[in-house]
Amino acid sequence: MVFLWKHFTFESMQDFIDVILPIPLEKLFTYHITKAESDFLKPGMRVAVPFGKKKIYTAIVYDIHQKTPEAYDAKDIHQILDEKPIVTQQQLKLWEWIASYYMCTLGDAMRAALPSAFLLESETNISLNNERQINDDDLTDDEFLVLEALEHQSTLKVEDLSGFLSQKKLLSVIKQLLEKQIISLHEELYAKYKPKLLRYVKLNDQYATEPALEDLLDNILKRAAKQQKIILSYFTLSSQSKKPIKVSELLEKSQGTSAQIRALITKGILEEYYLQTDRIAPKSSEKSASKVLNEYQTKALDEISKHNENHNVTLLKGVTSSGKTEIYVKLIEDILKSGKQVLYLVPEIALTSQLVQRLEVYFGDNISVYHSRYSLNERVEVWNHVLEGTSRSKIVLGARSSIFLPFKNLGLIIVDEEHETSYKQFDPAPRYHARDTAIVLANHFNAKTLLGSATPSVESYHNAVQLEKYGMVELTRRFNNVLMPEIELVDLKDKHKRKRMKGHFSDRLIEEMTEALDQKSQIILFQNRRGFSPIVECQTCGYSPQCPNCDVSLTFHQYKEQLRCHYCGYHMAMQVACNACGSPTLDSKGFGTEQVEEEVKALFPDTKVARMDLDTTRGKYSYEKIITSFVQGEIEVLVGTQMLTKGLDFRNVKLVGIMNADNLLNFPDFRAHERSYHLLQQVAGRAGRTDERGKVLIQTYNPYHEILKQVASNDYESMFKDQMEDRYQYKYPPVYRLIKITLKHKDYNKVNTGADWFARSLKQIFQGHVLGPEFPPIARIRNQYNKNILIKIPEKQSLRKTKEAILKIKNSFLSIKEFRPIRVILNVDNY
DNA sequence: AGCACGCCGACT
DNA sequence: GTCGGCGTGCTC
Repeated sequence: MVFLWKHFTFESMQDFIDVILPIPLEKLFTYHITKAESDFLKPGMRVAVPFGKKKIYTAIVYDIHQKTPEAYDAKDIHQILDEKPIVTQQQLKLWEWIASYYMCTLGDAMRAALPSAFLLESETNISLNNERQINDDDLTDDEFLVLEALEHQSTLKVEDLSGFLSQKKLLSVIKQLLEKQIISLHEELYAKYKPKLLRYVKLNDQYATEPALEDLLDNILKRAAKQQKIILSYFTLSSQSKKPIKVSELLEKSQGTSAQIRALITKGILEEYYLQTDRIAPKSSEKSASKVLNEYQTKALDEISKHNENHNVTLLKGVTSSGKTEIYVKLIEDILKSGKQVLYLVPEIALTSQLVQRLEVYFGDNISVYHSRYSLNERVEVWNHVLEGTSRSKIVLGARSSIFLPFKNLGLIIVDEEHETSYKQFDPAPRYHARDTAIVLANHFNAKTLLGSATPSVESYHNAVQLEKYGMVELTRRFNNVLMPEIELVDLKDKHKRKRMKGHFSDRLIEEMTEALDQKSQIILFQNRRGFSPIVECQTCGYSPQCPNCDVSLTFHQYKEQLRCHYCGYHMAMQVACNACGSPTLDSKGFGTEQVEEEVKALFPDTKVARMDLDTTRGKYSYEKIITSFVQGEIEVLVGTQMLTKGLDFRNVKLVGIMNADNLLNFPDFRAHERSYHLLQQVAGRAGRTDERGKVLIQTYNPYHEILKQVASNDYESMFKDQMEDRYQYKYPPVYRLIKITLKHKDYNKVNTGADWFARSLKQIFQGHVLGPEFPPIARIRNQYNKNILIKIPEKQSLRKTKEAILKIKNSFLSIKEFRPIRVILNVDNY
């Protein structure tokens, strides 16, 4: 018996790994590994695996086991890519939570989490098949061209050949050559992360002695004054510090050229070598003591500590300029003392060098910054620092994707501007909310979460005040007791009637602007729309140019004299005459930042005006540039969109003008009012941050709107109360939960019948809690028709069971042949 | 998601 | 007659 059992195990005890692939497939895939590999591998390491006929993917090891798959033969892995896990168990746990809560695959979570430089990619290489005799006569001209290219370079990538032949011909020519077995294809795997190397030089050892050096300077380089100077500079530098000498330093010091250094290297006088360096510039390690808090801040800090005893999450509601950041700093200091890490989340747009510099004053080189504008390699560097728990990763300041970093012992997560909608990822899956995911992440570490905002989201305030799930701390005083700005509503309807308008400026706004400019104060004008004048319309026939791919009107951009689609990027030259009737009466409706800028220039000719919106901040540093010149007073009037509202600290702004509050309020979304309140309150907060009281003018056609009145009186409580009543009545979050299902296909009828089927199945289970199907306001985007179904989930209904039911329906839906090509997108908490 | 295999229209 | 469109099915 014993023998039999042993025999059995010996035959079947093979080693396997289950891996996560970075593709949206539900299951894990199983690969065969050797005993040695099994001993070496740990969950969280990367392996390169073959997938399908010719693809190679980077996969993450999820599990190592001996269960032989029965239905198929597992393939072998290609290679192991890491010495030790680059993904921690905690992270895998978080990915699983994301996959299950946001209804996506582990692969989706993996792709969002890993910096793409961690994902090796395979690429097709072409090489000549040497064993094969080639008879030139058998070849077409095109084939000959490809072969000739290969004679010069033994291997080529497909894209390298695109210069020789048209894209269309290329692939078929390659195919023919393959069939004739003249060339062969192979996949090459390459790592995208390249360590940054810096060039250094040192003096050849043979000149280390005094006489040799004298000889060098007096004789060998006698007639090369410039090179002499470089050598002398070399000595100056090496006497200043023991550090290796960079070529760039040496060039600067000696005012020499790289050709001269090259010459010294060729002569063997200098030796060059390379050292790896971090792209993330090391910061000064000097730290200042944090500021002493005022009595209100101290009180708030005490309250936060008290809440932390019995709450995992605390909401800090503090008006703009109340000094929330100083409180964060104190909290971070405490956590650092206990040896733990801190994650400081901010909306992408608020991640300015202003904030980074401010924190560096206190924490020096203990901070890493992580966001999407970082290069691939920079992100890998931050990842590795966090993974190794180096001192630089004590504090990570980052945008929403920083929740995916490999933290080891997180003690605190701060979510600043907690109400910001940009914390929610909408397009590719995982459609996660970084604030909510952060709370889950903190719980995995038994860490605390602090949500900060001047105007908390209705759901967080509800969690704090009504459900008491979160601790609640308020800061009501602005720093130095600066008064809240005075907010005035301007009735545009009335101003129009009484002819008190100049363009889009009311007489009140012009008066206040004139006064502010006289006082040498700065002005911010807020217009929530980009482009010059969004919609162009023919005054004769009413025709307006449409995007051929999407169901939207094209918008006019004066800067390039173009009509553009904001959804797919389609653009065409501005039309001179109407396309439909030919009359030259095309006119613009509505208005955007560009037009506001133009009008300011016309009204105040000697004023320096600048504009900040998506168009003017395309470049990497253009955003910073505009901010800097505004802070330094080179700009007097700044016209801008949303991005003006975020965490920027302008000292000298006395007046904020909101050109038109109505397009915010009329947005078709259950949170339009809440969002308007946040936005207007945030913009208003830009005014008067120093000693003088600021002024805010809100121009609107609807000055009796409740939200505007609440903004004007700074009445968050009453806004919250009204909103909660609406949410109860119309069954919206936070009272009900939402899951949105979007069906996408290029065929209008297919989407319609598919959506009807889907909604009908859902209604059999959820009855009246299914809304739609309904076309969104813009039904067609990039030639794809969208249709939405909304599911409202009452508080007591199990979220898990609801999701299971939805997935079941989705599966039966996709098993119907005619519905197969319809893309189904699930969006949990789609707000 | 990719990618290959397989079956019907507009071109040399 | 071929190239190429995208429907269908699979990936350890």
